Amino acid sequence: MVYSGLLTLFGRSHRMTDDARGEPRRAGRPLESVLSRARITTAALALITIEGYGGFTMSSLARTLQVAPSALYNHVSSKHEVLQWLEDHVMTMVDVSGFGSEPWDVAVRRWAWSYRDVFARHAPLVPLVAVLPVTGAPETLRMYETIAAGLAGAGVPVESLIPAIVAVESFIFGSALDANAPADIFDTGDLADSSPTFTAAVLGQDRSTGERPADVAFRFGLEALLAAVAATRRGPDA
Amino acid sequence: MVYSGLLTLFGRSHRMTDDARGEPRRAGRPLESVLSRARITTAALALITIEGYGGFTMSSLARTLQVAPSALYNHVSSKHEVLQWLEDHVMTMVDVSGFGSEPWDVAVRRWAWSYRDVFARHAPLVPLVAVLPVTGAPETLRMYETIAAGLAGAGVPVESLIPAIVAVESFIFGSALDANAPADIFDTGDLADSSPTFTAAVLGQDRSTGERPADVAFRFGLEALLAAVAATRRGPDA
DNA sequence: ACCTGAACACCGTTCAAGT
DNA sequence: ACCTGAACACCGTTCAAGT
Repeated sequence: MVYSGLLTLFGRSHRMTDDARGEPRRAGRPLESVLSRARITTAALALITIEGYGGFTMSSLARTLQVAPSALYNHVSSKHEVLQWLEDHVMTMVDVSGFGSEPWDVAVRRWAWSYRDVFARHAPLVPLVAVLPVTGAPETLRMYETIAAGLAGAGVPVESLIPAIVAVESFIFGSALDANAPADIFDTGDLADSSPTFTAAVLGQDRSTGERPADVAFRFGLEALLAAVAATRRGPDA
Repeated sequence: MVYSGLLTLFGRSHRMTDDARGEPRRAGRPLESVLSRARITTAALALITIEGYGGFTMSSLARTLQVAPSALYNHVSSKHEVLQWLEDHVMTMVDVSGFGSEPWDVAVRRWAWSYRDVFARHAPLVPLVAVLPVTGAPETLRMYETIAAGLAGAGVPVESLIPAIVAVESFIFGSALDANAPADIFDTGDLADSSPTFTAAVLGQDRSTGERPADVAFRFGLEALLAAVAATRRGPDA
C-alpha cells in the first residue's frame, strides 16, 4: 500500500528509541525534536507527489509525519506557509545547469522548459510563487541570481533584466497552468456554428509533428521572448 | 452598511409578494423561482467585488440571495461550477472593441491589456480559466472567435492561430497573477550579498517613467509576442 | 520547547420534509 | 420543481495539559 511507504519514509519510529514497537507517543516534549522545516517540506512533497494537492491537508501531512496535526503549528504558522516552503523547495528542481556552460540562449531555453515542466506538475503553487517575496525563499532567490547573472553576462543591460525575467516568468507560469488543460479544451461542440473561424483554427492546427498543442504554443511564445531579450543585448558579448 | 446594499440588490423581498415585511420564507416551492444562473452569477460577482474571494463562500452567496445555502444546489452542482459561471461572465468585461474598427495590432494591444487587468482583479479565477473547456463557457468562446477572426483577417495563417492565441493568453494569465505581487517582492533583504547581480538588477530598474514594474514587464512581453505574431502573417493583408 | 488531545468556528454538500 | 432546516464529514487552527 502506498501510504505505508510514506510512513516508512517519514514516520518517527526509525529515529526514536522509546516507541520502536509503534506505541503512540505520549504528550510532552520529545528528547529530540520530531519535526523541522526540512522534514515537513520533504514530507509535504512526497505526500503531494503521491496523493496530489487535493489530498494535501494539515491532517494528512501530520499523519505522514506521525504526529498530531496541532504539532505542526509549533514549526509553521499556517498551511499557507507550508506551501511557501514547498514552493521554494520545488524551485531547486528547476534546471539551471546551462548557465555558465552553454550559450546564453541555450541556457535560457533549458531553464524555461524545465521551469514550466516543474510547475505544470505543481500548478496549485503557481498563484503562490507569482506573489511570494524572495525574502524567505532563498532557493528561489538563488535561481534568480543565476538567471540574472547569465543574462547580464550575455550583454543584457541592467535596466532590462527585471522586465525580461518577469515577462519570461509570467509566460512560464501561464504556460504551466495551460499544460494542465484537457486535450479537448477548445472543442466547440454544438457552438461550432457560431464560432466558425475559431473552430477552423482548432481543426487547422499543425498535428504533423505529434507535439502537444501546449508545447507548440510554449515554443512559439518562448522563442518570441528570447528574440526580444536578444534585441536588448549590447556590449562585447552581444 | 455595505452588506445591506447587497441585500437590497439581490434579496428577494422586492420581487416576492408574500413576505414584503421580511418574514422568512417557509419551506416549499415558491410561486416563482427565486434563483437562476444569471442571478447567482451576478450576486457572486457583486459579493466578490465587495468582500473579495476570501469572503466568498456558498453561505455568504446564499445570504446575499436571501436563501438557504442548500437552495443553491438546486441550480448549481458545486461551488466550482459557480466559479466557472463567474469566469464566463467576467470574460464579457474584456475589451474586444478594437477588432473590426482598429488595425489588428492596436486591437490586440487593447484586448491584451484589458484582459490582463480584468483577471488581475479576479486572480483566483486564473487557474480555472486556463483549464476550462469552451463548451459551457459561451462568452469565453465568443471572445476567442473575435480574436481568431481578427488575427485571421490580418493574415495570420490558420495553423498559427491557436499557438499564437494560447501563447499570448498564457502570458496574460501569468501577468495577471504577477500584477498582484507586492511592490517589494524582489527586495533581497539580508540575502543581498549572496545575490549581487539580481540585487543590482532590482535597484537598476528604470523608474523614470513612473510606470509600475509589472506594467513595464507586461509591455516588454506583449510587444515581443506581437512581433512574433506579425512575423507569421502572409497574404494580401500582411 | 514541543508534543497530545479536546475543542472551536467554520467549510461544502446531502437529504428528508414541506408546498 | 424548488425551497428550508438539520445533519454529515470534513477543514485549519487554538490552547490547556503534559513532560
